[in-house]
Amino acid sequence: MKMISCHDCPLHDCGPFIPHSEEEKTFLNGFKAGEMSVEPGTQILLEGSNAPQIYTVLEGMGLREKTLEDGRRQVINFVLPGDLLGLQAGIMGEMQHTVEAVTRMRLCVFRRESLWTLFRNRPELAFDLTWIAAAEEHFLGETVATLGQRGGIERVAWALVKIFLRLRELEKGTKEAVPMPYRQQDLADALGLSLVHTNKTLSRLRAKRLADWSAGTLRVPDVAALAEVAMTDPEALPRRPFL
Amino acid sequence: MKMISCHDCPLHDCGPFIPHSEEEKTFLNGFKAGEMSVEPGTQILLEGSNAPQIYTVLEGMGLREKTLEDGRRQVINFVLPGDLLGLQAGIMGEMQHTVEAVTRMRLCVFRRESLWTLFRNRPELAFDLTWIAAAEEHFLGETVATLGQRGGIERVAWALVKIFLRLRELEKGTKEAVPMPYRQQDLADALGLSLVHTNKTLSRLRAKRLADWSAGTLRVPDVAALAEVAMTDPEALPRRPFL
DNA sequence: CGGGTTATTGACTCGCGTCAACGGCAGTGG
DNA sequence: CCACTGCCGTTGACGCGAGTCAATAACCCG
Repeated sequence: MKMISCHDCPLHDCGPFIPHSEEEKTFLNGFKAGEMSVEPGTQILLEGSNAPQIYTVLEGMGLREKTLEDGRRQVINFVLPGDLLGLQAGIMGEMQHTVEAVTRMRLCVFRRESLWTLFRNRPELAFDLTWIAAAEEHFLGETVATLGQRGGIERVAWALVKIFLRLRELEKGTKEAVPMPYRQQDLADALGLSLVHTNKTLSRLRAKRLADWSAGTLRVPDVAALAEVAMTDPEALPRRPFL
Repeated sequence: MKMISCHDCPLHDCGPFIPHSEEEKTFLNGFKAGEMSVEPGTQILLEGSNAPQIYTVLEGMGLREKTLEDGRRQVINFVLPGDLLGLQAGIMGEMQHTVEAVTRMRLCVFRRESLWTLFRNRPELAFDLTWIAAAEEHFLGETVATLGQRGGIERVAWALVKIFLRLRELEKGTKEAVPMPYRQQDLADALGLSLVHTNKTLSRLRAKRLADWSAGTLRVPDVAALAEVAMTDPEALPRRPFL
């Protein structure tokens, strides 16, 4: 497994991401400390730890999660290619959640101290970094509203819309089926619902032909219809910076 | 009401905030576009709007909130002195939530374009800005875990611990009573509980002598005991940058 | 073939939402 | 000075959505 250059980064020609200039690519390449591949189930970052690296996901999927003292688990977000991991530790000094691989993943590794160089020499990239943090904040705000205000079907529909749109744009397509290798338990823990109830709710959506998630594939024939159940607008995701 | 200089900013000698250097103060002062006072009930920033300003809270309290299509309201966070408002719009171009004043508030106003100057000329301040965004992300992550995993009493206890600690440090004291001018409905909407249930839960905590919130005052005789009910550590808030 | 993980389904329970009524308190106007 | 009104907190009765328990498939892997 040889390390690819940032000039050939697979994320560049990939759907939603704003490409870097040649100059930026060169800078980032000097920034890159290496690459890492992990097996399913690996903990990439640990809650409470002070990781010396930050990562960008090149391939594969994972989860951000927090665990309460008594073992209950909350899934904070689904991790997909293009996501930045470890920014909190990089900025604040300590991770506040764990990141775990669900499929095999390939990660781009940066050293944490390089952040300072970035802030000092590349204001546009520093701005992008803040953009990413603000976007995450936005998403978590929506999540809070969902867990606080929406009922069971609405929650499941909301989550499926969100992740379907993210997955679809990564596939550069407008297909109605995308790979979705998570377990129902993961979705349940993301939505604050029990596994059983999540399962039954998924059945209901399937019966209504609004969404069919089975055998690792998520099929949504009509996003708008599903979004309506979720009481949300299926807002197109803005193009976004990365790395 | 004359405008005070950043050199005399009331937040500087105030508990949790990391003071700026003289140089930074001078820079920030050139940054400052003015001051604003608002009455209770005023909407300072509107969801979906593209506000040309960002603000730092000097005095008073407010709420961040999101409203679903059918009118349900989710309180995202309680806004206290030192909080930065409008960063999302400043970075991403559009507010994702509304900010409303609950008491009379005094705000420090910055122009949004100045952000670029800041990123270009003041990397430490840019870093602070990202720090603030990351901290907000951290808090929202905890909130998600609370709404997703904790039951009624736990939620209320958690929220009271959080806000009590924030309020107390602003009072520079270790007193057991702090002002808390919100309504029970606000707390209910923050926790995704009904008003009635929130009220009854508050009664239970009062009966157990763990927390007494009445007449606009929150009294917590033993933070650790309350935190235990909340299933959380009463982590001391880190000192933090502002502006 | 056996053991482990995940999905599915039914029966029962309970936390929390909803409805509704009442009391305290402040503001307002006659 | 006192009705009148509106907002907020408080309390009880009742019902539903979602959690819990439990049993059965379906599937994968060694």
